Parts: sequence; structure tokens; C-alpha cells
Amino acid sequence: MPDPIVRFDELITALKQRNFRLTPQRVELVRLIAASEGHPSAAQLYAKIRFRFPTMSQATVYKTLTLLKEMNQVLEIDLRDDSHYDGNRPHPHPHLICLQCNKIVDGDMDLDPSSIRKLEKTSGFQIVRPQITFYGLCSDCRQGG
Amino acid sequence: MPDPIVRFDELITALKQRNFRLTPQRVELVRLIAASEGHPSAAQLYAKIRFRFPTMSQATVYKTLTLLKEMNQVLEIDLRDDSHYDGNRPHPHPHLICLQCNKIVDGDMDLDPSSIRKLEKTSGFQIVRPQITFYGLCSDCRQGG
DNA sequence: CTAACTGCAAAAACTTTGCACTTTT
DNA sequence: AAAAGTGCAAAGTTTTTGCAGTTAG
Repeated sequence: MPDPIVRFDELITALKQRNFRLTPQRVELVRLIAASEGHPSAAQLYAKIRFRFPTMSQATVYKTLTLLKEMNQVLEIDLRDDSHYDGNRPHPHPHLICLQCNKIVDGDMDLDPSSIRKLEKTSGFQIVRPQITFYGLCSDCRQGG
Repeated sequence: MPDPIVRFDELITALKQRNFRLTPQRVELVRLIAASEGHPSAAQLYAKIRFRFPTMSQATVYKTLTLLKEMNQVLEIDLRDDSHYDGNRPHPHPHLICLQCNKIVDGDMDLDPSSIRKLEKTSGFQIVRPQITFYGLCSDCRQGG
């Protein structure tokens, strides 16, 4: 996990480099992402941001998130109809998602770069964004139910 | 790719074993899945099934698909708001999805079982359904755009 | 100054749900 | 006969879009 301040600067720099504007709403969103420990959803980020910007809209959250995704600065994690975002470890890594409580945990399995290159060769695809998700039951939910 | 007839029988047997009823609509859906070459979506299956069952509803398609998913007989592939299903290779394998044309192709990368066990151990999760997706650009779209 | 961004509301898309009716077993 | 399944319509969610007004650079 990178230092939130360092990560914040990285994100801001990346936005500047591409000549995207640093509006207060956008900066606050970036700040929240850099400070987040887990995998916030768009709705969760929106909820937090409204404390400082009561006029902030979900549309703006999505628009900036889309920007950061395209810049490969956040990794999108798709649940059914409820994406979450990992803005601090944009390097591809697996996620474990609990089918019962929706908890998301980072997996420590490494993705072998040579396997990816092989996959690109055999498929003809240019791989842009790997998404490795293991749906299952977390330890809490296994015990509880 | 299994023989469609063999696969059909497997699916029917699995349904029988769990005492699920073999309604004509359900049997036809299973037939379509077993005969499908690619990764049909719920909407695509629904469109095909309506040739024989004009009264068939999407709700019924989803209900049976949910059943088969729970039985681990079909693998769900989540796109944003548009799931596709692989009913012939329910064993986990990666999918390559084109970001431009949404084409889905099977990847031939194997998932190392020992890595999964290691992941289960370190995370405490009981993994139920791995979903490995590589978003990227297919060869056609790379050339075109 | 102007190109980019915001925010509102409406639209879009897929999936689920409730319920009365029908059918399998 | 009873339990399960069907099908219709409506609801539910998340995300996208259009546009007028606002603002960063």
C-alpha cells in the first residue's frame, strides 16, 4: 500500500500531465481514493465526498472515475451491477469477493507476465486490463452460515 | 468442446438429480446451451428460444440460468450489465473480451490448482467461482482502429 | 476568453421480484 | 393434489447521457 500523500501526488501529476483540470471536486475525489484502504464503490465515494461538496453529483464521480480508469490509475472491480475501484494498487492483482457479504480482499497471487504474453500471442488480443476475481465465501461467512 | 448431445444429457441428468422439473422451456434452454459454440448472453438465448416458445419470458431464462449457475454447470462471464454464459466449459478458464466489439474468446491459460489452494489458505476464503477476464483489443479491432 | 467540468434530471440496460395461473411429478 | 415453474408487468440498480450553467487555466 503506497503512502496516501505520495499516491495523491501521483494521481494529481497524472491528471496535470494530460491537461485535465483540477477542480475542487475532482481533487477531493482523488484525495479520497488515495486515502482509501479498501475498494470503495462509486456510491461510497459519492457518499463521502458529499460531506465537503453537498452539490456533488454521482455523474461527476463516474466521469472522473472513467478518466482515471482510462489513465490506468484505478483498477475497476466488477461485481454484478456494482463496480468497486482500487486506486492504490492499479497493478493487476486478484481480488477475492465474498458471495455472501460482498467483502473484497486483495489476493497475493502474482500474475505471470510470460503467461500473459503467451495468451496475447495465441489469441491475437492486446490485453489492456486483466481482471482476476475469485468469488467465494470469506472465513466469517463460512462460519456464520 | 464437448459433444452437444453428451453435454445435453449431462445437464439434464444434473437437473434430474436435484429434482428440478424438466419443463419444455427449460429443456429447450438446456438444448441451446449445449449446442452453443460461443458465450451467449441471456438476451441471445431468450431471442433464440422464442422461435419455439413465443410465450417464453426473460424472467424464466434468468431463473433457469441462475439454477444452472448454482449447480456449477454454467460459468458466468460478467460484462458491465450484460452477463454471458459458458455452459460447455464450466471448468474455470480465462476469457478475453474485446473492449471495442465485446467479442468473447476462450483463453487457453491454465489456472494452477496449487496457486488457488495457496490463495485459499492465505485469504481464508473458500473459493467457489474463479473469474479470469482479460479485457483488451481483439486483432480485428486493433487493425480497424 | 473558451474549453472543460459540474450537476440535474431523464434515459438506458440488465436483472429481479411478486403474483396469479399452469404444469410437472 | 401439491410443489414447482411460467410469464407478465413493475420495480430495482448502477451507469450513462444531454444540456444549461459554471469555472479553471
